[in-house]
Amino acid sequence: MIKITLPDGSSRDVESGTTPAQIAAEIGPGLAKAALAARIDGEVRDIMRPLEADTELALITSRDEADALELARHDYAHVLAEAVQALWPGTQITFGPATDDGFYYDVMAPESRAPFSMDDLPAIEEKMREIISADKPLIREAWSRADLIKRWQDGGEAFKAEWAAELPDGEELTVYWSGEPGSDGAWMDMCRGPHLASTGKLDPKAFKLTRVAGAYWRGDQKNAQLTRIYGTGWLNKKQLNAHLHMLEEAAKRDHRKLGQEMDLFHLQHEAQGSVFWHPKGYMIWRELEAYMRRKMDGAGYNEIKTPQLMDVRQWTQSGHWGKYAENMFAVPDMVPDVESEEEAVAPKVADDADWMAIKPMNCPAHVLVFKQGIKSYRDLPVRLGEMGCCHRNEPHGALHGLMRVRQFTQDDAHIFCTEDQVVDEVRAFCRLADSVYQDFGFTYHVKLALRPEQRFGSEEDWDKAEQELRDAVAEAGMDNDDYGWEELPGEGAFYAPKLEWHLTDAIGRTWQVGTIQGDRVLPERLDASYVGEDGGRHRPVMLHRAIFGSYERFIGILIEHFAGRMPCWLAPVQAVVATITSEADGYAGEVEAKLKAAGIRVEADLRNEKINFKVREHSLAKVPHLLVVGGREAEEGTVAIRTLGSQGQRIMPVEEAIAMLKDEATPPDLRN
RNA sequence: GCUGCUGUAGCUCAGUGGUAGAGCGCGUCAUUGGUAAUGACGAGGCCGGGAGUUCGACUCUCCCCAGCAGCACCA
Repeated sequence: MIKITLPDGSSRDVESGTTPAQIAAEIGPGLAKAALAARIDGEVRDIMRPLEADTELALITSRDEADALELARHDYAHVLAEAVQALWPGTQITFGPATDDGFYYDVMAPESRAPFSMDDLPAIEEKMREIISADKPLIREAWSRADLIKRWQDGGEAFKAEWAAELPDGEELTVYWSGEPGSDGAWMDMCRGPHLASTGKLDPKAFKLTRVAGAYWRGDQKNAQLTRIYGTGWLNKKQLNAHLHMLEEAAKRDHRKLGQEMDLFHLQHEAQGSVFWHPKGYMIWRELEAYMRRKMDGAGYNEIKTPQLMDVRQWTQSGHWGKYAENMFAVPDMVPDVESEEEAVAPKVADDADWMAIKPMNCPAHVLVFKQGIKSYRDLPVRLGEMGCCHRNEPHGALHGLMRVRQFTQDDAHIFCTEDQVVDEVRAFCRLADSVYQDFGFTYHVKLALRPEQRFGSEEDWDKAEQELRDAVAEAGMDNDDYGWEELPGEGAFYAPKLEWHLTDAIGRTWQVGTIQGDRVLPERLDASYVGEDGGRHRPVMLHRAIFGSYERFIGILIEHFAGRMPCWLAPVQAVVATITSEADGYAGEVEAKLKAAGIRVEADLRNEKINFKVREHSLAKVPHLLVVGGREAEEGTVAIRTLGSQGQRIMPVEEAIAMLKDEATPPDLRN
């Protein structure tokens, strides 16, 4: 007999070999039906897998959403692979895990047919529904490595065979059958599990195959290219629909689409990955920049401006040229030869030309500013800020609208401080970042990215650097679930651990923006020092930090977060005065002038168009306030205000409207 | 960078081996209207770039470039 302890503290004694499903049945028929899997001593396991020792057991039902989703998605992936092989025998299967919103499976089409495409998805979906409807039991079996390899080799499954041969020794190798093992139509995959009890536990209406894409065997570019079939999978149709709706919403908010519609910016291939900001888009930038200047000035930073181009020798010394040269833009330091009559397609570069490189980051330049003159411990902390324009030669395939660009401007700063000041500085930064994100209405998670495998610096330095960041977050009161506090092993930069701020936007997506990193490597490499109390030279710690990350990306996030409807203080045009008939033109001009004098970004729309048309246009342009004026308003000295997102209008005297708009147009940090 | 798809008017897109079309936008004219599209007429295109096949290529083939999706990358 073995002893099973349940979550409510009760326990029962059962025969060894009893399954969680049987225990569920003993507790009640309702639970037996609802139970999807079991948590055994904290580990999720199949509900049909026999128990062999004393354990703590908790049954997982669809109420345990995270676990249930993970199980269902993993099962969908298996059903997907089974369906593909049923439809096209000879297809090789590889891996198929759950993802954040569904699942995928990497497969290789047989030679007899072309790689899978979107056109194949409906047939695969149909077959998957059949498999689900058949309610095939999912049965776990342990196999020997030799049997497994033979099985895969016999089946022509080269990828699986390769993987089976490399699975670590000592791990039990398991397969899952879909259908009674060996029976007609039974299918199997090598898998660690766990799985649901049968395919029928899945909802045939709660998944959808979404796309196909190329992926490499084991994620390595050198390996064979497979076809990855993606699906989104949920526990029920309602969840699926909600998710599909979110995707539609995200497509509507796409900053690239809105950027064009709202005339904010454009990209063109003569300057790929670099943004052409139009007047309206740059107005958002200017407001953000002014805001951030006020914030940083108020927090004791000093703003500087450093060179775009520096001698490659400088980048060699900082270590960037050795490690990141392939992502840097370099230019020869030479006068081009213009003698030639030919058009200078490719200027000749002399063999002995010196090379300069455009900065991919601001830190080395900031160290050089810090190093000017002699710094005393009394001068520290030194906080140097820069709206630093950087260039990184990102791979073509990585570029994406404003989110991933080659030229970007960071709200960058470096804090040079003593060892004793690190925690205080990091804590102050946590508070500063918090106030900024709150001003934009974002919630966020704070994460600590710990030392990566490849890194500079001693273990003691890393221990210390990680602990400092932890302590600072604790002191700021953010090391808890409210702030999504989490530590991410192996995710840090090669020179420092980093705190990361992940914003959650209006439709639930997350974006990593802010960061602070405690760096002891660069001050060493560039020989930065200060004179301590003892009269000796000491290394400052260098904190790299940013709150927006980059203006480009942050504006992209804001556009998507607000779906283009920027809060009034950021809106490029805050109000439009629109006339109903031309007899109100004069009055509209007066109203416009008054609003301008009050500092409101206003335009007058005197076009010979119907008011319906004007309302529609300015609503689509997402102008926060529309001030409609006709004969009545002109006579009474009023305006009829229609606010974006509301249906009706309010008639009020011009002065009142100005006061209201002025208030709304005040940046959040200047209120009260 | 890799794989796949796409590239036609300012925008969104249709189209055919015989040098192109729609809607919106733009211009002109008429219309002066009360809160999400007034009507008529008109002007816009080297059909991404290069090479090839062909009597003839926007259309077929190849190469290049860019965009999109995914992968890889993201100091």
